[in-house]
Amino acid sequence: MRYWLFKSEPSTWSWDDQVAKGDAGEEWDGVRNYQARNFMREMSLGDHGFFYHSQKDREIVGIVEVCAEAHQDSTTDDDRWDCVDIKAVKPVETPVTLDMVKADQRLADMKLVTNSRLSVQPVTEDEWKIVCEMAGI
DNA sequence: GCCAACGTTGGC
DNA sequence: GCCAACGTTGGC
Repeated sequence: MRYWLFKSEPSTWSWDDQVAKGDAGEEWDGVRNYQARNFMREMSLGDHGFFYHSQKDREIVGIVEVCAEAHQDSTTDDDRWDCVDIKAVKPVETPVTLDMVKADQRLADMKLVTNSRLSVQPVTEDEWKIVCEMAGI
């Protein structure tokens, strides 16, 4: 099992939107960045990820699960772009803000901190555990 | 709303 | 293949 982080602007696609899709899940489409796409290609069914709200909120708000491995992004005919499907697993007890992540030295290497523009990123097992603890999970 | 950082595009 | 120009993202 590997761990990831999915970033979204809540005004475009929020945690609530994701939860509304239930177990059917939803394509994580629209990614037009090779690094992010490559990470999605590495994902396996059942991998878990954090759902992060960028922009105004800047906090991790929920846990998601990969429910379909990488396939053609249905929003484009360009076969360079693949995406996975994810479904909401559960919300966090306490949102973990970007400030909280930055304040914890153990999380200093998270892509969220070092490469803020990357919209799909890998999370190490250690980082996963630490953030889950902070989130009250 | 601004701007820095980054990725992509296209001319040479 | 290099690099300048441009567009986009996201933190502040």
